[in-house]
Amino acid sequence: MQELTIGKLAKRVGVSTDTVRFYERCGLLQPPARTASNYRLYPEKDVLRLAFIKRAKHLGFTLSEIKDLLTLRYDPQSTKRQVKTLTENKIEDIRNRIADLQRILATLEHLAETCDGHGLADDCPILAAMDGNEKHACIHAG
Amino acid sequence: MQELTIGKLAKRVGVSTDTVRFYERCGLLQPPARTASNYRLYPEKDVLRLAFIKRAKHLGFTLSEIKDLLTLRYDPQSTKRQVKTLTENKIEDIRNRIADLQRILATLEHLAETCDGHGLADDCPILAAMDGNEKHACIHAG
DNA sequence: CTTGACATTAGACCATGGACCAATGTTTAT
DNA sequence: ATAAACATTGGTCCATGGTCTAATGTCAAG
Repeated sequence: MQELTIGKLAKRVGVSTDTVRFYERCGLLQPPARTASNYRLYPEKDVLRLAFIKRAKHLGFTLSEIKDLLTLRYDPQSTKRQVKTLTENKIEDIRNRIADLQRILATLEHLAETCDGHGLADDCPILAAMDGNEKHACIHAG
Repeated sequence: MQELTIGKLAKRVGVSTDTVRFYERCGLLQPPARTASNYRLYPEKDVLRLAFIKRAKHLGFTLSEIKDLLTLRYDPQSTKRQVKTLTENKIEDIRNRIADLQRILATLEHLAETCDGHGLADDCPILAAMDGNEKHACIHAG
């Protein structure tokens, strides 16, 4: 089996060596074997593991969630149900974040529309809203 | 003019005293006058300023952006155009964040659909996707 | 006069995901 | 043989928005 130094591994997957070491500290990557000169030596399969981490990150999972996914991935006992549950939780999480952002967006868009953008800001409806003097109650500070 | 200790101010607006001191450190609140015993003494108007900060935060602005908004708010020279520009930038920002999350959401929803949730995870399509073995190319680890 | 609730400071700490540093050692290519 | 490119460690630092602690001082009520 072909083994890789940290730099080769990192390049193969497209992350930095700092990131690889960081993932090791976080427990996402097993501490690998070392050469006589104490260099980390990764087996080929860690390329897959690291790429897995990268893809899971792109799917919005946190490193801590990815740790759980990796456990499921490499435990022959784990079930589709467990993976699906993590995924469904993440879906809910992301839906909530989108909903929050959309509420904020709607308010900002409304405020931007009500502001003509001309003249001094002393009667700016956007600042007025932040002052709590909204014409239409859109912001709830509390 | 009625003056307030930090605790009264914080309670009036609904934040912690730590937060008030933190905002002072960040330059969002002017260092207030002090009593003989070195207690902070806030004028009534700082209730409004602090509430402004809180509302702007609820609108998704970062503290650093709020600092700019406060400058505009209290500078008689500032224009609606300046406020509107900050708002439009924030709108763009939020639209981008929503778009990112929606892409992720669509992929996750698709994966969750393709997984029946029964049996061992060894052929789980969600894990397969994170392995880079997606049936339909949805994840780009790049 | 004491107790409890408030205030002060500086500084450490939390999560998130790493980036960057210095000082040093190793390997590889020329 | 020597320089370039790689590796090691432990550590600090970044942004974000605060929270918490310790050690100490103050103020109001009973």
